Amino acid sequence: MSLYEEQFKNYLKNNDLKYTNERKELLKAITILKDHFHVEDIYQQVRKQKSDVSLATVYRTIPILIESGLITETLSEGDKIVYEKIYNEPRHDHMVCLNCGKIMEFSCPGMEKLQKNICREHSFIPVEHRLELRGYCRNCWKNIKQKINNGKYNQELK
Amino acid sequence: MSLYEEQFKNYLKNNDLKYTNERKELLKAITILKDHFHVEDIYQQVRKQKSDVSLATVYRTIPILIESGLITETLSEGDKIVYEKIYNEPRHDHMVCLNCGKIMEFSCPGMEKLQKNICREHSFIPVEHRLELRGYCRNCWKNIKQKINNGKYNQELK
DNA sequence: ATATAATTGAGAATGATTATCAATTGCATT
DNA sequence: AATGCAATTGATAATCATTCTCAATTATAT
Repeated sequence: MSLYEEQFKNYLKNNDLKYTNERKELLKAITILKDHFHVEDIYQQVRKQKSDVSLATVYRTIPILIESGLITETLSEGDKIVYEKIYNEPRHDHMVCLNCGKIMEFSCPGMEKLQKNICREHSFIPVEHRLELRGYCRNCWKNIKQKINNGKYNQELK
Repeated sequence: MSLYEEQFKNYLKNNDLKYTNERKELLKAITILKDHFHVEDIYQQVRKQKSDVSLATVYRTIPILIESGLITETLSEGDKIVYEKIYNEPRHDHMVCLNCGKIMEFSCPGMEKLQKNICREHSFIPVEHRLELRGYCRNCWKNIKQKINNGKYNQELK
């Protein structure tokens, strides 16, 4: 039994929750899914596993996966919420390209120290953080610059 | 005419949009609203101004206010989106109490430098950022600690 | 094996946001 | 000031992710 599964089962037991087949399938699904995923991705993944967990159960299980420390809610791109695995993952933050939507991860140890200091100054007990840099990735920015040079963005840029 | 209004009108003119009464009322509303507000708060504020701007128009106007640089989408607490004014406001970030929901602002110049460096390293052109620290404020943490001492949180804490 | 409380699936309900469309209005042009 | 046209609006219907309901099922302690 993986540590992942171990942690999930412990959490369930400590909270009088049952380790059902559906929850087993959902756990498997998120171990298979990579990087960033949506609710719908989880649902599609369990269907690939030939198990028919209902969408309602997917929604019901997400808070459990979060509270057991396996996944976290990461970015909110417009309407849909993005989740990602956090169990044993090194801490990192995100850059989101406003043009192509690509999500890039980065880590910055210096930032952590600053955040801890700030929390201490405000007597705030941190549990989690979200840092999101929004802008343009290398490729998209290159394209945009070209368009500007061709005079296409003149109106917007005044 | 305030700079705020000036900027809004310029944006409208540059984009072939009209400066209607409804937009005037909405602009007034956000200048009156403080700190962080929801769509519903804007709607309530225009009603206080005795003008009947429809909810549909409030929703329609928000993207314009964002693109003209007057407000920004700040935090996503669960479902509802939180907006705040950014025009001429100094840069700051947020701490959110997971217990009482209180939002506190803080600023940290050191963090900005780090973020700029990271963007440069990744050839990423930043447009905006969001940093959210989630945890417990002084008061709530004090209460939680008391409960723990009284043995109430034992089950959750194992 | 039994009892019991938790869980599930199917579909209805919710609630924030968006789309529709006929009527209205700002504004550039005469 | 009057005209014409495209943008805007309000009312309401539509959408769509998420949550709720409830009868039937299932995991787990005893």
